[in-house]
Amino acid sequence: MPTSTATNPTTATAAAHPTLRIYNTLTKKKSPFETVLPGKVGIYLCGPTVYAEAHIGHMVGPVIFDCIKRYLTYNAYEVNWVVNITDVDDKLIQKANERGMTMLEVAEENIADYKQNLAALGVDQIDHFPRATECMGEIIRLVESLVEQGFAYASEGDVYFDVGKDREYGKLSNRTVEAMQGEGGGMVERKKSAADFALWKSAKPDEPSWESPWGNGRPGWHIECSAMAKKILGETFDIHGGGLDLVFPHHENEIAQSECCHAKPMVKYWAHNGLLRKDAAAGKIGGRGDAASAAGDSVTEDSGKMSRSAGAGGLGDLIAAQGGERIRFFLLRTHYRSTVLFSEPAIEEAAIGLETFYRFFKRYERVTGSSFYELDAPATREGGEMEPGAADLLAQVAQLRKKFLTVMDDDFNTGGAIGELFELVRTLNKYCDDAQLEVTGEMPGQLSEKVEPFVRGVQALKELSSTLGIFQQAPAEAGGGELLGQVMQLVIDLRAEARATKNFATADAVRDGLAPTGIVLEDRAGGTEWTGGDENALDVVIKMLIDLRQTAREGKDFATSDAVRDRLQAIGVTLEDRAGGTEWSIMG
RNA sequence: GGCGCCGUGGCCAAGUGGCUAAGGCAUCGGAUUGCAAAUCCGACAUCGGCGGUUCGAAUCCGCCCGGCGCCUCCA
Repeated sequence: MPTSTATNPTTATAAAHPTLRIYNTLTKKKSPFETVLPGKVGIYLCGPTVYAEAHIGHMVGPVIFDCIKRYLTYNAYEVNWVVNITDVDDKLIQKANERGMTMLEVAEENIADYKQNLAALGVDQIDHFPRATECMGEIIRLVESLVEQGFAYASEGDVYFDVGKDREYGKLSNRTVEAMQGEGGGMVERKKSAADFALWKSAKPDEPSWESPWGNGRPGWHIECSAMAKKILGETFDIHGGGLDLVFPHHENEIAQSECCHAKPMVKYWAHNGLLRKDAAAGKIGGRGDAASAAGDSVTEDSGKMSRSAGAGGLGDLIAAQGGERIRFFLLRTHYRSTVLFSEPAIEEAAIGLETFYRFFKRYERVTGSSFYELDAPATREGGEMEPGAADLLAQVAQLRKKFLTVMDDDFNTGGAIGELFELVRTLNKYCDDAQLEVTGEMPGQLSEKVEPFVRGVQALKELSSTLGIFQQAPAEAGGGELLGQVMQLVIDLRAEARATKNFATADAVRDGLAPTGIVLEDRAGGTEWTGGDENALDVVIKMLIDLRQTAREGKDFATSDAVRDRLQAIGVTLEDRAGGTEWSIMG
C-alpha cells in the first residue's frame, strides 16, 4: 500500500510560490503552489480519444491549461506540458470497421482535426502529444509490475486491477468500493469484484493487438495515461488536469494504478475544469422576463450536458463563424472550475466586449503609428514590475496590474483578470482623452512626453493579456472584399466634400444610407474611418450612391452626379441609366 | 440510493468573514460631436428563502425551495 499522497507527500518539494495558490480536487481546497522540483512544472492534461472530430467541450481544458502554462512561465517556471492522445479503444475499432479504414487512419484524421482546432483557439503551448500506441512497451511494463506486486491479476487473457488491494481506492472521487453499485461494465465473470477494471484486454479476432505476457491484446482505458505520464513526467509530477467528468472512473483508476505501482504520490495537484452545458436559448435561462415571448415556437432544443453522445459537434463551423479568439475569450470569462452555459448568442455577447479592446488597439496605432501587436512587452512578472511613484497614469496602471496578478494568483481566476483588463483599457482611454493624444497640432516634443507613459501603460496591457494568450495577433478582418473598401473610400471622399461645404443634408443621407448594412462611419481628427458591413453591403452602398446621384441630377447638380459616375468608373463599377432606373455592374 | 456542485442587478459574471458587492452586455442621464460613432463621467443589485454562529456574513453552520453533475463512454 502506498503512503498517503494527499496529506503526507513523501517527495521532496521546492519552496512554495509566495502568492500563487491552486485548487486541488484531491484535498478539495486551495493550497500554495509548490513544485516537485525547484523552478520546474510538469503538467499532464487528459486529451481526447480520437474516434471522432473534436467538439467545443474538448477545448475547455486545453484553453485554460494553455493559460496556466503561460502564467507559470510568466512566473519564471520552466513548464513541460503533456497532452495525451488515446488512439486505441473500442470506439476507434468500431469506427474503423464502419468506415472501412484502419484504426490508425481514423486516429490520424481526428488528430489532425484536433490540432487544427487547438491552433485556431491559440493553444500553442503544448510540449508533447504522446500516443497510446507509441507507448505500448511502457504500458505493458506497468501492468506487469502491478501483477508482480499483487495489485493486479490475469484472467483469461485479460488483466484486471484488484481494487480490493488498494486501501486508498476512491480517495479522489470520494467513494468507497462498497458504495459502488455499478456492475463494472461487463466481464463480471472474469473479475474478482465488479469494481475491478481492465488493465489489459485480450484481443478478439481481427482486432488491432499487441503481444504481451498475457497473449495478444490491447490496453484498458486508464492505463495508458499512467504509463505516458510516467514516461514523460516521471513517477510524481505537479499538475494533472482534465474535465470534471474524468474524476471517476478515469482519474481514480489512474491514481490507483500509478500509486500502487510506485508507492509514491502520482501528482501534487489535481486540477479539473468544469464542463460546458449546451443551451439553445442561453441568456434566457431562469429568465422570467421574456419567457412568454416568441410563443408558437414551441420547439425546445434539448439543453443539458454536452458530449459526443449528445450530438455536440460542428466545432470547425463554430470557429469559422465566430473566430478562435472570441471563443477563447468567452471561455476565459468564466472561472475554469465553473459550468459554462454555452451558445453562440452568448459568444456574440462576449464578443461585443472584445471589440472594446480592438478599438483601443486601433487608437494606439493612431497615436503611435505602430501596431499593438508589434509592441514589445515584459515577458516575466519580475520584468514587468513598475516603478512606484512614476507618473500618475503609471501609478494607476501599476495598481491594476497588481490586481490582475492577485486574482490570477488565486487559482487562475481568468474571469476576474479580464475584468481588470477592461479597467486598464478604460484608464488608458481616459488618459488619451485627457492628454489629447489624438489632437493634431501639438508640439511634437510635448506630445512625445505625454505618449511615453501611455506606451508604457499599453505595454502592461500587452504583458498581462499575453498570460491569457489573447491579443497575440490581429483577428482576421471580416472585410467585404477589396471593392467594398474602394467604394467606401469614394463614399467617404464624397461625404467629406459635402461636409466641407456644410452640406450636412447630404452627409447625413450618406450615414443613414449606410446604416442598414451595419457600416458605421467614425469621424476623427485624422479623417473618417468605417467599420462593419454585412454581406449585402456592397450592393446597398452602390445603390445609395445611385440614389445620391439621382438626387443631385434632380437638383441640376451635374458636377456631383458626374463625379459619382466617374469615380465609380475609375474603380471598375459601371452605371447604366435605363428607363426603370439605374443599374450597376462590375467591369470584367 | 450514494457522492458532489450551483443559485449575486434585466442578462452574463468576479468576489467565499470586515473598505462604498469587480467587470462585461443592455438601459437611462451628461460631456464630447454639425449629426453620429468611439471615448469619458454618472445612474442602476444587499447577494434563492428562513433560522443560527459572529462585534461583523453574499462569504461559516442548519433546514427549505429551485437548477445541475457524477455513480455507464465522455474534455
